[in-house]
Amino acid sequence: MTRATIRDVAKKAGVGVGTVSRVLNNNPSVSVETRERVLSVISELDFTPNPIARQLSTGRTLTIGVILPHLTMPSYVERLRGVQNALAASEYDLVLFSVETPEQRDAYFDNLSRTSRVDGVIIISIPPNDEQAQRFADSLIPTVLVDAYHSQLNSVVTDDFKGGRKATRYLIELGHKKIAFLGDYLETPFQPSMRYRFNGYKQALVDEGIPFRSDYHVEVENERSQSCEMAKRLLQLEDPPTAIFGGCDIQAIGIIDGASEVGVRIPEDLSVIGYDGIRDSEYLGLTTIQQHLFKSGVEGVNMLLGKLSQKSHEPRTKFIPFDLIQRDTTSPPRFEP
Amino acid sequence: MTRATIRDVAKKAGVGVGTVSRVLNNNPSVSVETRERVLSVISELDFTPNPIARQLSTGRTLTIGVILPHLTMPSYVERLRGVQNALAASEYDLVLFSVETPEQRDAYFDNLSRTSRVDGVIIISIPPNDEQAQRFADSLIPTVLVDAYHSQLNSVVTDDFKGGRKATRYLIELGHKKIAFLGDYLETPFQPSMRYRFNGYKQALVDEGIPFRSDYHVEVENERSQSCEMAKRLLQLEDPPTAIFGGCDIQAIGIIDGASEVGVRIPEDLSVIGYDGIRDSEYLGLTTIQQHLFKSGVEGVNMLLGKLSQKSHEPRTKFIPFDLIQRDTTSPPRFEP
DNA sequence: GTCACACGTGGAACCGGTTCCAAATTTGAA
DNA sequence: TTCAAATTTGGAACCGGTTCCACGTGTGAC
Repeated sequence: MTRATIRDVAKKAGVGVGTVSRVLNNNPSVSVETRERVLSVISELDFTPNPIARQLSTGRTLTIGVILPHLTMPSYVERLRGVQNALAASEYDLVLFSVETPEQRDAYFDNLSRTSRVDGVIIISIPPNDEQAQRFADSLIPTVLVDAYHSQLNSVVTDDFKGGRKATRYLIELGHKKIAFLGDYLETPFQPSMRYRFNGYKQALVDEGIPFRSDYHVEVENERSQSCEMAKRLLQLEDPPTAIFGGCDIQAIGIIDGASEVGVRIPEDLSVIGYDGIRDSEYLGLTTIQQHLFKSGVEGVNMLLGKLSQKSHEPRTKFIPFDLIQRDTTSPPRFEP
Repeated sequence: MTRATIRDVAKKAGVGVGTVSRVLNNNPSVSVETRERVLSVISELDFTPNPIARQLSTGRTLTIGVILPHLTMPSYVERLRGVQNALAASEYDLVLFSVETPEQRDAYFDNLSRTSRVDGVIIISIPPNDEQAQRFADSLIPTVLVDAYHSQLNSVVTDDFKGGRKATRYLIELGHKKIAFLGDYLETPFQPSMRYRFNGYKQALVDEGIPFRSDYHVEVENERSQSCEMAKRLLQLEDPPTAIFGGCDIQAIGIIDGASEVGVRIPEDLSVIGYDGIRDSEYLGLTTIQQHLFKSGVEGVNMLLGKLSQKSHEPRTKFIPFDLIQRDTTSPPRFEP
């Protein structure tokens, strides 16, 4: 049994297709009796309008494409949750594109900026290059970057440099001087935000006249067990740090693991601060820079929906403030003779 | 500047629209020279076919809808990752529907089974009721349940009853007799799998002639801190259990937290076993029932793609085997006088 | 009585592809 | 040379909605 179309409804109700369409779209210029007759035929035939046909004639897909890095990291998932949540309240569907490799990223960017399969795009934590950004800007498809920045495009960001500086300053203010940084590899085709955090860290040291020590800088995968291993190595240096800044919460949690494995007490012997404010950080009592991941997703959607409705084309940037959340993993260093 | 259409291409290349369409679809019955002429015009005009128009005329949306509970739990995310991964390798896009409330669930079910906005549906961890299942079965839209079961529909499941029994038996074999179960609330409009695990737990007790004690059964939210609190309460009973079966890994992790807070050593004083096999379980050395979450998503997609290509309509059920992974949180109980 | 205007309605044209039929051309066998 | 079959091609019809123009009818002002 094939599905009823608007013409079937029109014929059965003895009206024109235009009238049926008007009823479907709540167009007020239909008399009450006609509307009721049409509605009763609609329910009689169990008619549902075909969204594809509607999309073709209106030119809108009612779909937002979301591009983000693989779903393995809680911070991406948390941002996605925000996007999903905000989108669910709108009339738009969410099409998910998860990026595993640079090639895949380029393919998705290319595809979404050329074809009209989506009405708008949200890109989470993947900065486009100049050419890609330009193509999105030139296309008629509004685009918002979340946790990424490009001058040609709209974006929702936090200031990772300031965040990194603030975390480090906080440790310095507690009295620490031997502060290590354990974060992602700084050279990456994806997100440069770790670099900004690291730069903020270095700046804070410079501001306070503390020399940067390269043996206090460790690069690892964004992953708990590796962070644990490398943290242990840091703690076994001849002159170990009294505080470690974990580039993200996952890494900070790895540091805590490592400390406990080598018998270093937190916060008595070692202060640890993280970055992100994922769920587990709250639970574990981790001091961290809370960057409101969920909210960033919501704000990204809001910005996009704004662009979609009013078609203003100047790129905007929205900063989401971060907060330093003091919890149980930081304290002044022990006095050392 | 408006986008080029197939007619623009046809006119400029001096051919008919049918020919252009044939070139686009690699139809072999186009002469080499014509094909080349058309291709050069296509790249000259930077023409990209409109997917919506194609969808309307072919009747395929090249889109798979994925319905799943809110993205807060790692096990759902892990299954979604599997689905995403398998779908990325296909020609289908993934449209995400995240369910927060029973009303939303019903709305999505209704919507996706009536309209032809997707070619297929994957439902993760949300069992449809009979009416809903019937509607999916009657609709022409192939549907696969992952981690849920209904006789009318295809599904990819693990046997949670057996899993619960196996976990409990394992504890019994280690010598435990006082085994508690800490899991989700058993009455829920969503997934009943926790109930099956619990039933498996009870069955294993019965099999071994160990009476079920209701004070050893605790219901909590699927969440770490609450599990921690309730675990502490269990451990402070007059006659505390020597082993606790956590209904899911998150809960098991909460139990570990609780034990450490009240100074109960694991595994010396208390054995803990989880369920799911999420990433963190490996990292934390948690003994658990590994149910291959990622793989379940992949298998769900494979089953769906199979249905889409060959249109066989009998519902199938695929069992994903589970494995008991022995790690560091279980051991025989201490001898008690 | 005439005109202007609002209201409700029908239906052709359109969105941009695919598909299929018919026709033109080429090929090859008799 | 003739005719049938194969190859290539053009383009109308179609997918199922929306939109807009035109038309009939009714209302009220003058």
